Amino acid sequence: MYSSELIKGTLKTIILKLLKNNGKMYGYEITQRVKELTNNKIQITEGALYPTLHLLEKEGEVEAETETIGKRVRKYYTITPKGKVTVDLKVNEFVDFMNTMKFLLDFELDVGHAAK
Amino acid sequence: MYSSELIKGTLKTIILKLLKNNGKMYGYEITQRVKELTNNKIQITEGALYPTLHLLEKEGEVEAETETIGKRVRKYYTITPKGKVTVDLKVNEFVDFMNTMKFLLDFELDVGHAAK
DNA sequence: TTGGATACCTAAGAGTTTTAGGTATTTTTG
DNA sequence: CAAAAATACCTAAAACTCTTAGGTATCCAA
Repeated sequence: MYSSELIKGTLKTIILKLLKNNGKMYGYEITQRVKELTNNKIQITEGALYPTLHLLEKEGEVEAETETIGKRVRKYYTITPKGKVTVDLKVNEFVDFMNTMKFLLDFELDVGHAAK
Repeated sequence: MYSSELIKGTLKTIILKLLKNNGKMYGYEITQRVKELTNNKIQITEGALYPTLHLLEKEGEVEAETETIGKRVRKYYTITPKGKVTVDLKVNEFVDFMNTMKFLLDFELDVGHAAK
């Protein structure tokens, strides 16, 4: 149960949105949360996630801070004010794209909220 | 006015859906129709279109036939029965993905149909 | 004690699209 | 009427993003 190559171009948006909603999160946690929220439909691979997080950090959209749990180091990410602006732009752009595709492909979406 | 890299992975779906709805169309016509239907928001580039049409033909999703207008050759494409099955699958997959993203990003969409 | 989950990471490859060309005919416009 | 713009086809290199496939190491449960 995965929705394939459509995810392309939405990864940054998903990460930023999660960070905006949930405060600080670490990489592995993000993959698990997305998996759980989408009932295994979207599975972010670590090979895609970590480079993207590093990029977002370099761009100033998120900030990282490490925390040591036992002997293990966790890297927590927080969204910056710049990131909050970006995420709203990206979500709006996505919604606009959805409406365009809805018209072009002529389909309806669920009214209620539920990731079946 | 374009909605950037989100289009990735939707090109085949858009082409097949247009061919299913409108009968035979030629390449250039497809780019113009999409542009017009989406109010310039989605602009299919020819560098993406032609290779994709050739691929769809090789896969048996569409069939091509040439027609000569004056001294110019036009290549008309028609969707095959196999293509009709494929387009329904692809649109369903896309809608499913949209609903998942709608939940994940928590947004609402327009109720009415209008590519503003 | 060993397998699975947690937790981080990188690099090569694959897939799709953009960019940037090329050719040629037809129509519009100054 | 000449030049520009639109029509109409095409390909190849580059760019971008993600997957695949590794690597390391800790923690917990069977």
